[in-house]
Order: sequence, then C-alpha cells, then structure tokens
Amino acid sequence: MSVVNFINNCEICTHGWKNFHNLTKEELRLVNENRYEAIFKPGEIILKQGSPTSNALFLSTGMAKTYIEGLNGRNFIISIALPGRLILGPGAYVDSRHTYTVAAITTVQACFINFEILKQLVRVNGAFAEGLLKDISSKSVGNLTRMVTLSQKKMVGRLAETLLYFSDVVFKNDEYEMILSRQELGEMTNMAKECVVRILKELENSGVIYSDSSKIKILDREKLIEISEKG
Amino acid sequence: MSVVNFINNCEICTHGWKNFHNLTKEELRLVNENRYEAIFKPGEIILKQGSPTSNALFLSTGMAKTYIEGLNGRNFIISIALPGRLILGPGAYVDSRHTYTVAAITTVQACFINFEILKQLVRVNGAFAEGLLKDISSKSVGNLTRMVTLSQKKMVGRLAETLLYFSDVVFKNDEYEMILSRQELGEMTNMAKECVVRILKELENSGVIYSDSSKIKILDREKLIEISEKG
DNA sequence: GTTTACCGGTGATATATATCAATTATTAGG
DNA sequence: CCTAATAATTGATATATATCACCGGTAAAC
Repeated sequence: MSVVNFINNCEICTHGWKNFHNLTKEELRLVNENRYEAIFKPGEIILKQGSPTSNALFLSTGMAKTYIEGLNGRNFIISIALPGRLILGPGAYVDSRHTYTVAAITTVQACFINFEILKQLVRVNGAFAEGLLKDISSKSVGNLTRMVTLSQKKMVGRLAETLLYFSDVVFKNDEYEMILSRQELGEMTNMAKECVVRILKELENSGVIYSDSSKIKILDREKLIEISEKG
Repeated sequence: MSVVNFINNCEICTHGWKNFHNLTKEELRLVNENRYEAIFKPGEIILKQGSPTSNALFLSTGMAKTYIEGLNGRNFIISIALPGRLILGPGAYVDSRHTYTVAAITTVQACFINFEILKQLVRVNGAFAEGLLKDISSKSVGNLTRMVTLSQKKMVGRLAETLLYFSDVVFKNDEYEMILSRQELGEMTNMAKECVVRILKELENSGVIYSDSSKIKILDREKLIEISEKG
C-alpha cells in the first residue's frame, strides 16, 4: 500500500527551502503553479549530469546521492541530498546543464520547480536573490574545503571526516545506517573499496567506532574528530 | 620612476568587471565613490584568509595567486587572479570572511570595492544579481571539475592540465614565463616539488614541451591535451 | 530453484607518489 | 662583487594507496 501524500501548496510545505520565506504570497503562488512531484525508487536517477537544467529539485522525503561522472566511468560523490535543501548544480547559471547526477538512495519523493520561474524571481526579488547567493556560496565554501581535505589528508582522515558528516549532517545521530556501500564510500573519500573496508576495521579495532556492514556507531567522538583533523 | 596611473572613474575603466555594465550610471557612481586603489609588490598579501570581507577585489594590472592555507602550513593554490575578474571568496555570503588568501605574484595595482555597496546593488538590481550568480556559479563549476581532476588524474595529467591553464587562460599564448615556482606548481597540482621537476623533464624528453626553470613552451599541444585528458 | 551479479571481506603484490639527503643554479642583500 | 638565502635538480629510499585474485554471502533475475 503505497499511499503518497502529495503536497498541494508550497505555503504549507514543511520540507521547503528556507529562502522561500523571502517570497511574497503572490510569488510563492507562482512557484506552486510551476512545479510537479514524482516518486523515485532506490537507485533511480532523478537528475542526469549534462541534461538541461529545466528544473531545480527538492526532496520532500528520502535521500539521494549527488555525484559527478568522472573519468573512465569513475564516479565522485559530492554529497547526500536531503529534504529542505535546494538541489541545483552551478551549471544552471553557466551552461544550463546539470553539473552532477542525482540518484535516489532510499525511496524519494521529489519536487521539481521550474527553473525559469526561479530565475525570474531572483531578478525581481532582491532578498530572494541574496538567499540564493548565500545558498550557492555556502556550498562553494564546502567544496573548496573538501578539495583541500582530499588533497592534504590521508585516507583515515578523509574517512573519519565522512563518518562525521553522516553523523552530524545526514542523520544527526552517533549511530546510523550506512546507506552507502563500501564502493560508494570510496567514491566519496577518493579511495579504493578495499581500503575503505580495511580502515573501517582499523577504526573499529582501536575502539573509535563500531561497524558492521550496514551500521556505524561512533564510540569515541573526540578521537574521531582528532583523526579527521590531524589528517 | 614608478609613475602610477590611478583610475579616477569606473565608467572609463578598461579592466572592469563585465557585470558592471548591468549597473545604471547612478549605481556605477556609487561604486566609484566607494572604492580605493593600492599598489602591491611581488609576494605581498592583498587579502588574507579569515579576515573580514569588507571589500571585493579587482586587479587593474598584474597577477596574483589565490590560495587556501590548509593543514600543517601546506598551501593549496586555487587559481591565478587576473584583471577583469571579480575576486571575492564565497565566504563573503557565508561568514563574512575571506575564504582564501590572495598574494601578488607580479607588481599589482589593486582596486578595492566596498562589499556592502555591492551587496546593496545586488538587492536592488536584478540583472546585476544574476551577473554575480553567473560569476560565482562559473567558479563553482570550475572547482567541482578541479576536485574530480585532482582525485582521478595522475600526476602527469594534473600537471599537463595546469600547463594548459596557463597557456589558455592566463597568458593566451603557447609560450610563457612560468611565474610560479616548482613548489607552487606543486601546491596547485597537489604534488611534491621534486615530482614537478621530474615530470616537467619527462614531458620535455618526450618532446611535448620545452621547459627551462623560468620558461615553458608548448611544442605538441595535441599530445599535451591528450595527456591531460587521459589523466 | 538456479544462476548471476554485486557486496563485504582478506592477503599478497604492484605502483604512484612523498620524503630524504645532497649538489648545483639563481637570486637578493649588503 | 661577494655572500647568504632560496630555488632547481638528482638519486635513493620509504610509504601510502591501488590493484589483483580470491572467498563466502546475499539478493535480484531468469
């Protein structure tokens, strides 16, 4: 029995983007009239890298991975997409193409909003424009930090950081289901899946985390942070 | 005899940012009244990572390097700053701090523009806001691509790419002065300076480039592009 | 129900890259 | 012009990380 609760009005949507608060009632109505929803099963592609950015995406429920399809079919996972956040690659304002692919990890209820409409609203509503700038800038800071991390930290540091990301940002809990496979964890931390396995075990042996194939529990957060920072 | 030609009006400035065309005369006057210029010698720091983003920066003349001061005093060079481009880290819209340091490579004539004024203009002028969004987005696409490159390409590929960057973007010429030291080239490609030396020599031995310590000449561009793309 | 494919896991080995130590340019300062 | 400091270069070595080959388990596909 898969009963889906479609949302029929942006004004009462609880998974909405903070920045929508900067719109007038009239503007929000325009958004509401130019969006549509769809359900995706785990593994299905929601947005495909290189395709036209006709829509911005929001998740009403569920989780997705955003990743760049790089060289020789190797993927690079950028982040976990969550409800409440704008999902719109920077390509939207550059070449009108999606910069990355978004694929559902769990079942996802997605809300697509016409990008031309958003663009129009950016032009006429200064506060909304500033909100978008803040959103994009914040992601940009994150990516720069990530770039340095990937370059300067060793494997343990990178993995520790990612485990903390899941704890702090994705699940807001010290114990969580590891929704990514070892392979995918490697695509996120730039390491081979075998190394992910080995280092997870190392961390477990030293009592910093508990880990079985599907679950992670942070036992010594201090230590994990230290490992993540030391690199 | 260091005679400096200060620019006394944004309207006639030829190194200006494209996006200033979207401003009205009145708005441009406001910009002009809220800026100041200064000269920096090679090596001097123009903007310091972590300091408040009270100003956006433009170079009237000269070149600078933008870099993040990462772990254990290791730097990560993001790009070469050039005239005509907005230099403003994404932190401006996040924590009001400069995300990276900017240091002069050559003598630099710098133009600082009050960021609060720019921010105001973004709020009232939609086309200007969109211009800024395009600028930031374009840098963001570049950084994402770079992140994948750094992760997935091997040293030769990364270095080849950087040599092409200098040729295509910085000097627009197949022959140029290498303004970065081997150490700095390493900070840009994430490799040890010794490796930079060895790989430059490799590329020279295989006839792809000519290289002495200060000059680079691309002899076989096709091949260099292939090396850069193959990784 | 059998087969296929993928995932987690392990050990052995190969490779890319960093580090170390030392030698020679090259540049900047007095 | 000489000296000190900095950068380029080289070879030898250490280390981090990837790759390969394999196993058993589980889940999806036929």
